[in-house]
This record gives sequence, C-alpha cells and structure tokens, in this order.
Amino acid sequence: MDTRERLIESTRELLWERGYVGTSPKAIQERSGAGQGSMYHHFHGKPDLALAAIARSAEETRGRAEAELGGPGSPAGRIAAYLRREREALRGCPVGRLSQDPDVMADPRLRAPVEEYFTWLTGRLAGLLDEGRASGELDPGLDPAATAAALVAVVQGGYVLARAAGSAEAYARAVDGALALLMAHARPSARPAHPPVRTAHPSARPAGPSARPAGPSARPLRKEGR
Amino acid sequence: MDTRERLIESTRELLWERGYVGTSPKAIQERSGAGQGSMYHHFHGKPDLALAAIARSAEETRGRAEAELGGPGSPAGRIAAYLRREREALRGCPVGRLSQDPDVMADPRLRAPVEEYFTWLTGRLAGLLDEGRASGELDPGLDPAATAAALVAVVQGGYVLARAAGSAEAYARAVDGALALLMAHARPSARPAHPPVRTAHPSARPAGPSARPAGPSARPLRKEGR
DNA sequence: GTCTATAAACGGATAGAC
DNA sequence: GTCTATCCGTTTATAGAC
Repeated sequence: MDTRERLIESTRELLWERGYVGTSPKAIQERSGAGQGSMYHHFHGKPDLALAAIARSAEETRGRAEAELGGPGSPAGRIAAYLRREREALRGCPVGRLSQDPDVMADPRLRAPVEEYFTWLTGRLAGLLDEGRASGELDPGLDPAATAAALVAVVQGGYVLARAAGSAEAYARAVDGALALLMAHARPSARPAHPPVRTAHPSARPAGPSARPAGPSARPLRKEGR
Repeated sequence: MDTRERLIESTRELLWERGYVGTSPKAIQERSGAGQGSMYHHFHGKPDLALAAIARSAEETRGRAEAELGGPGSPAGRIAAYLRREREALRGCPVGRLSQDPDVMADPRLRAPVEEYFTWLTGRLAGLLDEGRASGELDPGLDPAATAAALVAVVQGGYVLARAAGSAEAYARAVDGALALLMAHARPSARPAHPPVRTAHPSARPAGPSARPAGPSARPLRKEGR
C-alpha cells in the first residue's frame, strides 16, 4: 500500500473513531507513518483528505449493504439478513457518524457522500419492501418509503443504544424488535423457519381485525429469549 | 441568571451543536460572556463543566419525555405522542449526540448520565408496552423490551436521517413508519381515528416510486384479509 | 468573583532543501 | 515524493493582581 493509500485508510479509521473535528493532521500522519510533507503533497489539506476518506467509506459501506440486500432470498429475508448482519455495533456506522459532525455537514462536498448513502440505502430498502408487497410476501398496506426509513433509523439508532449501553447487545435488541414488528406483516410461509413462529397472521385469521388470539406463545421472530 | 448558570447553559448549547471535542473553553467563555478566570473559578476545567452540562441535559430531556409518556391517554397513544412530539430534528438529540463522542464515553463520569438516560427511556417505553399488552390494547405477542429498544432507536436514527438529508421530514418519515408497524399490533379501537401516521408538515413528502395504492387513506394499517 | 498575563502543547498549514 | 524548519492561532490551563 503506497503512502497516499495509507493516508486515506488512516483518515477513514480516525474519522470513524473520532469524527472530523477530533481528527488532526498530526494524528493522521502518525497513524499512516507519513510525514507532514507527504500528506500535503498528496492532498491539499485536511478537508481534501477527508473527502477522499468519506467518499470511500460511503462507497464501501454501500457495497457491504448491497451484498446482503442484493443477495439470495426473498425481499423480507434479505432485509432481515442485512439488519442482523454481524456489525461492530460499538464502533458505530462510519457514515452515519459523520452526520453528527457540524463541520462535515456544513461543507457541501464532504456532506454529499453522506446524504447520498442514506438516500440510496433508504431507497434500496423501499424497493425491496415494494417488491415483497408485489409478490405477496408482505402486507400491501405497508408504506415502503416510511417503513424503509424506520428500518434505516433502527440501524443508526441501534448504534447509539449500543454505545450508550457499552454493549453490542443493545443493537441486536433494537433490530430484533424492529424485525419482529416487520415480520408480523409477512406471510407465515415467508418467515424464517428457525424461531418458534406460530404467530397468527391476519391472513391466517378467519375474520375480524380485532381478533387477536391471546396465545402467549404467539411471539414473532426472536433471536434470543429475554 | 448568574455567571455559573450561564456557563452551564452555554456549555449545554455548545455540546449539543459541536460535541465535546468541538467545544473549547474559549467558545464557552465567549458565549456565556464569562471570562477565563470566572470559568476556572466555578469549575475545575472542561470535564467538570461538561459534567454539569451533560447531567442537566439528560435530566431535562428525560423530563420532556416523561411529559408525554406520563401524560393522558392509552399506553400506545402516549408512545405515539412521544415519538411524534415536535422536535428540532435537525439539531439532533442533546443526549444521544454524546454517545458518538469518544472522549465522553471514555470518561465514566461523563458517560453515566448518557447511559442512564437511555436505560430509563427504554425501560419506560417497555413498561408502557407491557401495560398496553396487559390491558388488551396491544398484541400480547409483542416483546416489550425489544420493541422499546426499536422505538428508541428509531428516534435516535431519525435524527441521523434528518441531518443527513438536511430535512426534518426524514425524521417524521422514520417515526411514521415505525408507528405504522407498531399500531398494526394495536386493537383497531385503540388506533387513532384520523388517517394513519402522517405528519402535517407544510411540504408533502415526495411520492416515492412506491406511493401507496389509491385506497382510502383511512383504511386500517393492517390489511385484514388477503 | 473576576480580570489580565503567561505558557507549553497542539492545529493546520507553507516553504524550501534533498 | 519525502523531510525538516518555520509560522501563527488555538487549546487548556495556571498565577497572581484587583
């Protein structure tokens, strides 16, 4: 890996860990092993280097999301796989983190990759939800755009909860809760097989929207008991 | 308001806007109108002043939440009121923001109020959900702890989406999506009479590729038969 | 209680030698 | 391309006068 590359990668790490304000050129140089001169030879300054790092992080994060969202399985299954994917919850989201940084959001060039990432991700999930609706896997009453926004928010908020609690479990709990809510809108046949899924679905019920069978075992989709 | 008080309030604002790393004693002094000497007379240094500010922000934020959560109405109704409460979505959460700050989370004293706030809030919501289950308002199949975590995450993630999009509407959309999922687990009689969850903001959200079918907007969130 | 003076380290960068 | 030297402002205080 050449110097330029090491500078970008080190900046990506530092932006992830400490944000833009918390990341100094000196720290970047130390982590990358590059000198003052090298850094300013390859980049015009901190914002320029940060732009390269942010753009790459956004692209990589998008690629990792697409690996799950574009993978095999039904739309709802792929969404669940994405949400549950192994994440370093305590480290937070390398892209979402930047949204909290006023200096990043104040600079249109630095901000663009962040905005685009979330626009893409929300749209991608909305498309999958719509696909699931069309195929009959999901309740046609679902609003794809709003549901997608809620799911993306759960992921981002899950990171907040995990960091606040000092435990990655808080992330898993939030995602589990959201998936349980979502999967209640899926056809029983489309739900994952492993958990003891016997929840009565509206379509499985004879009639009457209020007929909530009070079965205590009717818990949708849980990863671990609690 | 005396000098000590102005120092705390100015620090609260700055922590909210710029985070801990982004907040310098100098900026605090300028905003509060206090001099160097005053600040170090009333507080031992930046961490000490930050602690006072963080503790107060956590307490105040909790109080504002309790105002909705402990208000009138059914459990689900109070939760909906809390989630939809007018928020300055673009400013983010004064408490949640701190969870992204490594220097805050690294200091147990600064971190404690943040952790406690989220523990309390999640527990409070879980209690309400449980109450709703017991009263028959909510589906007994709901997992209160996981659902509560998901809802808190939606709020926190909603702030991220709003900031990323540069629009408070993104927050509203995420909350709407989450409430729609939740309310599908409520007895119809317990659901809001007026149309689903849609905030009355001046600018209507752009109808995505997946605008809802032209059915009556007042129809139940969850389809009854299929 | 509040003010000014002083200071060592850091932040963010430029200039020029090699 | 990389290194060292230099620069000016900021950060985060401490000391002591008023």
